[in-house]
Amino acid sequence: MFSLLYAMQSVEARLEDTFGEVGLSLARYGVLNELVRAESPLALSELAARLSCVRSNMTQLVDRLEADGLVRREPDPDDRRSTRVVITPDGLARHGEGAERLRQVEASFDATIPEAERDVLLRVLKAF
Amino acid sequence: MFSLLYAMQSVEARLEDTFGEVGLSLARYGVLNELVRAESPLALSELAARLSCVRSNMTQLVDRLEADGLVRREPDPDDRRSTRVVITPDGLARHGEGAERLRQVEASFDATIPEAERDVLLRVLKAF
DNA sequence: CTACTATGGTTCATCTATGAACAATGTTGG
DNA sequence: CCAACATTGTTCATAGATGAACCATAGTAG
Repeated sequence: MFSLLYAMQSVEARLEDTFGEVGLSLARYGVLNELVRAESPLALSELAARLSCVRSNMTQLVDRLEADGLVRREPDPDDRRSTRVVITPDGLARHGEGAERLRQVEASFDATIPEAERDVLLRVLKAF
Repeated sequence: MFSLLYAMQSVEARLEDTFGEVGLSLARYGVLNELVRAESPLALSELAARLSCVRSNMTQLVDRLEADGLVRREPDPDDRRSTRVVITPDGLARHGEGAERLRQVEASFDATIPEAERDVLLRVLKAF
């Protein structure tokens, strides 16, 4: 069990480092990525739901992304409670840089797992 | 790669919940566990090293453990820079409760992994 | 012996995350 | 219609983690 924890910590650290090279983090990239995938603005609640975190966390995360100019808040015309998060051109560019590096890390990660064992591993991990 | 991240998050959440039942957390249990394993007081630096975290983190962690009466700081007679962390009877008891629950979680965790696949899994995970 | 360097612990600023409480707004059952 | 209820985003307190800066103390090279 602790092997799993350790393995994961090492993978996570590698990802944080990688994203750090372009001024991002796992959390920040996650937000940008959801906005890119959705191809449209998303409410804070929606982002929190998609990234499996609480809303107050998203408030702060978006605060920081907004301060960096990667994202913008705009009011939802159809629901005055709601705020939609819009990715800016800068944010889009930054996401691209992050995605590029992510591909590389993922490739090198996959390379360390023998072909034959990938299925077994995937199946076991999915069991959680 | 992300399967690994997700699996780990779920395992970690389970552990946090389990320790939460006895007023502990993964981090707090880790500290108590090192003190129990060492069978002697440990310096803050030593604890930080063994738990792979920075010293400032250990300062805060021990602050909280001390506030809960699970641990005590005492000056090191041989090095006036150093502070040794001593586990209290309360801390020892709490560690026992945590260890008990950890055994259960670990057992149920192991039960979800088919015998035949354990070796493969362990070998691949150790590769990181 | 003194000056330089290394180590130990703390503090502070920051990031990520959670959960409780709250005000503003929406929705719905009588 | 409107009184309960639900949802949205925020704020606050707290936990855990990092890294820089700092002071006190130790160790060491000249």
